[in-house]
Amino acid sequence: MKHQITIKDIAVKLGLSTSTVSRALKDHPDISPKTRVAVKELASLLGYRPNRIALNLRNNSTRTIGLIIPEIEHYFFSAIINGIEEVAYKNDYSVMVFQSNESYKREVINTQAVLTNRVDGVLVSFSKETRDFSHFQRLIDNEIPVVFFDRVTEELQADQVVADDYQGAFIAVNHLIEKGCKRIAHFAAPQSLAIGRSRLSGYHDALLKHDIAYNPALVVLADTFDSSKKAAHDILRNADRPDGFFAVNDMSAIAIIKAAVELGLKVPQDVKVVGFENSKSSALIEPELTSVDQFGFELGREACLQLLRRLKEDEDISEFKPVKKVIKTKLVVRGST
Amino acid sequence: MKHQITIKDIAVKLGLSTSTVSRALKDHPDISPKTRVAVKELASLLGYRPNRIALNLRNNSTRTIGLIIPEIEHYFFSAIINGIEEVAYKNDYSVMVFQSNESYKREVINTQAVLTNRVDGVLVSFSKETRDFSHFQRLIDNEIPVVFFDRVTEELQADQVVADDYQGAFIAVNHLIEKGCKRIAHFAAPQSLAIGRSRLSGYHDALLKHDIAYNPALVVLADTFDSSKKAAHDILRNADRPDGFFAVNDMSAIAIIKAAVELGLKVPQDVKVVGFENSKSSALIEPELTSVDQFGFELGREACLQLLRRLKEDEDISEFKPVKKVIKTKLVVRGST
DNA sequence: ATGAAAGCGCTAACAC
DNA sequence: GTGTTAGCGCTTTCAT
Repeated sequence: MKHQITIKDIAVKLGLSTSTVSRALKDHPDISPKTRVAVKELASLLGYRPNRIALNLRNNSTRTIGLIIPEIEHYFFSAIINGIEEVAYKNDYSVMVFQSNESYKREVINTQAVLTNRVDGVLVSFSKETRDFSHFQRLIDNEIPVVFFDRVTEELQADQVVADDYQGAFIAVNHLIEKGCKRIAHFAAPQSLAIGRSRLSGYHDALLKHDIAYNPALVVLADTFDSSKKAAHDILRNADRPDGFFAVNDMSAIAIIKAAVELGLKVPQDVKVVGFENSKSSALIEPELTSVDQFGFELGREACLQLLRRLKEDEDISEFKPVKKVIKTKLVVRGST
Repeated sequence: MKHQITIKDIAVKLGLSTSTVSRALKDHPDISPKTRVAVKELASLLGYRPNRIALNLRNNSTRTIGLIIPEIEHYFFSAIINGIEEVAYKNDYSVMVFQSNESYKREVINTQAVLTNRVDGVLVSFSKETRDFSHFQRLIDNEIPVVFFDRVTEELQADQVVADDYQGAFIAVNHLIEKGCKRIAHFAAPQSLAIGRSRLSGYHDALLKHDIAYNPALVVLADTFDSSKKAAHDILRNADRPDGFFAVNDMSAIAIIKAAVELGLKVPQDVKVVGFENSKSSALIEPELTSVDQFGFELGREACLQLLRRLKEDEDISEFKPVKKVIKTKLVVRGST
């Protein structure tokens, strides 16, 4: 990098001290209008930009937020990043992105990286593999504010921002029942994830409400396209095949539709399908997918706002009360039901 | 943030000077084994982590890469980020992400932000609006290495990493012709973008090769889902409707398929469609979309590798020779052709 | 083999 | 109204 103009350069050229220049630049009342103007003019003439690194060192703050996320290449997460970046941008924060790639090991390294980079706070959605949360506890021990979103845990004293997974699942399954489904399958996420548990629970309770017996055989662990396609093929070949599916995410739901079509079944006539996410893809397929919108952008926004709130606080950990923000979901009805 | 252990803490506890501790920590040969061990043990006991900010200030380097990108919420770009982050991670760099949201104004602010954050280098794909490149020139003037990817310009002396858009377009249109299409439309990106021009050019030359006259009426500016859906409806209602479409991206291609189906046309029997991107969505729709894979992950990798190469160089601008790396594309044939 | 001191760029308490 | 000085955490000459 080229020599960057410093406050000293300006001071020397104007025969002033660096402190005067510093003060002039930030409109300190003591400074005479003359010098203030002179300093500012020369500064803009030379293209002076304050050295953020020096400020970082002095203020022990980087105005940077660390983001630890499973994978960017997933519509839901990229929507979240979008929301985060939007809020960060408006508040003059920058965002450093670290992917865990759904790997626990990599995630641990990510937490070290955010520490090394001295970010002011961290936003986290952890990997599917993660069972142990001590690496996040380490951040908290260092008094770095951490806000979890989407993939959260009660094991840590930390803020959470989540979609209303239970409610979303409930309205999705309720919708299937109202559309006439009697035998509804659920393709679920791992039960180690709270979203997996909440969505299963919503599914369960919606059945209950309509006096439909909960049948464990209709609940399958399948949250990726490939695993869901395979599982759907298997389950749809049975004589007593389901007439409705509630999938834990859109990729899984789309796989179910594909499998049904391949088996000569008609959607929604023979089989109805509801997804969760309301991704871009849901409006592209045929029939279009009914899906629960979990407002990723909004979720990202809220998570970031909560983090910024923490950063503003005088942090007295002793009386730290975790906040849990729940974003309502909404069913978007399309052709698949 | 809690008080972070510093080199001074260790020095005091051990009755040493900070310089000795510093040297011990980095295995300086002068240091006696005894002190080296003592220092290292205490360091790990206290959980010492070097303060990156202090190092940044001293070394005038942040081991951080700035990424300026139109929008994260787009499969192609998120694949690129993935590739970038992968390379950065392996080389112990962090990535700061700045979205332009396809806005020129925001992009200018983004360039200021990367300057302020003193990133070591910048990766850029500029917005559709961008006509003036002086904000990037400012980065270059500051001797900050800049590598452009996907959306590039010849107006600046800077490295470029692009997909082989011309070749991709050529093989796509060639494929349509070989499949029997006589009247092929092209849904194009703005001609202000090099990708818009190159893909049009590939389309043009493929027609030429097969002695098909180039017909400007068949070239439409439409690179989003909505605009393409509308344009496809219009053009497909004509008596002399096209029997083949080459779309500048997958969203546009999928919109064409949707429009065709809505008009009662069969894909691929009546109309064949090829997209460009090979996004996840292309394999989800029915019929599945034939598309040109532009290897976003690879492109991100290469762009980041090129930037790291520049960062390692002794930068003598006087003899700077821009490098242009072209990533070959590949046609992925599916049901839509 | 270790320490003292200077410096990276900036700010702020303390002079005058 | 402006200058001096110290300090943020670390490294690196230059002493000893």
